Amino acid sequence: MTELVRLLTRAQKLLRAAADDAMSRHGVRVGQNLVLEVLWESDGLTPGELAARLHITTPTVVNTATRMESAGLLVRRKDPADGRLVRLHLTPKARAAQRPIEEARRRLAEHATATLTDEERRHLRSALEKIIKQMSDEDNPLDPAVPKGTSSPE
Amino acid sequence: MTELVRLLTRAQKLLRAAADDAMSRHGVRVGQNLVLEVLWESDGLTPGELAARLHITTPTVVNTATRMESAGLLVRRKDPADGRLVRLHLTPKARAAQRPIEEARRRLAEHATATLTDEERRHLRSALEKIIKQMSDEDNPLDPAVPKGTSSPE
DNA sequence: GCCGGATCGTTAGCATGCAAACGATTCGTA
DNA sequence: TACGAATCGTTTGCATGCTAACGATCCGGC
Repeated sequence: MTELVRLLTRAQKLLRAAADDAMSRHGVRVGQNLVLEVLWESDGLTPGELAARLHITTPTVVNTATRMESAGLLVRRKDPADGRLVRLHLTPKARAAQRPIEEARRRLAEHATATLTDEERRHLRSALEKIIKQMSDEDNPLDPAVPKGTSSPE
Repeated sequence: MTELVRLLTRAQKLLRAAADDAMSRHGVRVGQNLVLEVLWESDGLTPGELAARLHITTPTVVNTATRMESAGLLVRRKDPADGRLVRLHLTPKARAAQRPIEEARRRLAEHATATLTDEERRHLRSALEKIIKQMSDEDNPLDPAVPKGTSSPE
C-alpha cells in the first residue's frame, strides 16, 4: 500500500540520479535536458508554454533558462508582436548535443527496464497511467481532518 | 521505452505534490515526514544512520533536522560515549503528530492506487523492484562515449 | 602517551522544484 | 482615448536533494 509509493519514489530517484550522471557527461544537467527535449522539437517557445508542456511552474523554467543561457545553450529574444513575451531559442551548441543526449537517454531507459519482459512493461505503463489519471483528474481534498491554516503556527 | 521513464517521473511527482499538500496540513513538509517515519520507530538515531535508512546524504539529513529543530519537532543531543556523534530525539509534538500523519499517508496511497486491481498492484510492485534492483545493483558505466574525468582505468 | 588516519557532523555552494509578490505590457471597455 | 483588469516574465524566499571542503573527535601504532 504505502509500500508501493515508496518503491515508486525510490525507482524514480535512482533513475533521476543516473540520468543526471549521464547528462552531465554532455555538459547538461537533468532538468535542462527536459527543456532541450522540447525546444529541439519546438524552438522559440515562451517560458510559460514550456512550463505547461513540462508540467512545471514558470519560475522554474525561467531559472533553468537563465542557467542554460549562461551555459551558452539558448538565447532570449523579445517577441516583436507582444512585448510581454520572451522566446527561448536554442544555440548551435544545444543543437549539436541533441544526438548524443538522446542516445544516452535511450540507453539509460533500456538499461533500467532490461530485466522486464514486454508484458511487464505494458503492465507497468498501464498501472502508471492509471495512477497519473487518478492523481491529476480531480485533486480532491484528501484528509479534511485538519483544515489548512490551523496547524500550530507556534 | 523512454516513455516509461517519463510516466514514472510524472507519477512520482504527482504523488510527492499530493503528499506535501497533505503533510502541510499537519505542520510537516514532505521530506520531514520521512525523517519522522524512521524516528517514530527508532528514536535517537544519528544523522548518518538516518541518511542510510532514507537513501539520502548526510548533509540533507542535517539540513532537514535543523529545520525540524526550529519547528520544535526534534532536539539534538551529543552522544555521551562518542563526541563525534549527534543523536536526534523527537519531541512530544512530533510524537503527537504520528497518528494523523500516518493516517493521511495511508489515505493518500489508497487513493493513488484506487483504480488498480490487486493483481495490477502486484505487477507494479514487481516491476518497480526489478528496476530498483537493476539501477542499484551495479552502477555500470552507461554512455562511455564521453569519459567523465578524461581517463579511467579499464 | 602521542600522532596521523579514519570517522563523524557541519557548512557552503549549486540544481531543481514550489508559491507569492512585483513590474511591465496588452487588451477590453467606458 | 484612457484606464482598469488580465496576462506575461522575473524576483524572492523556501524545501529538498547533491558534492566538496572543513573541523572536531576517536582509535590504532609507535
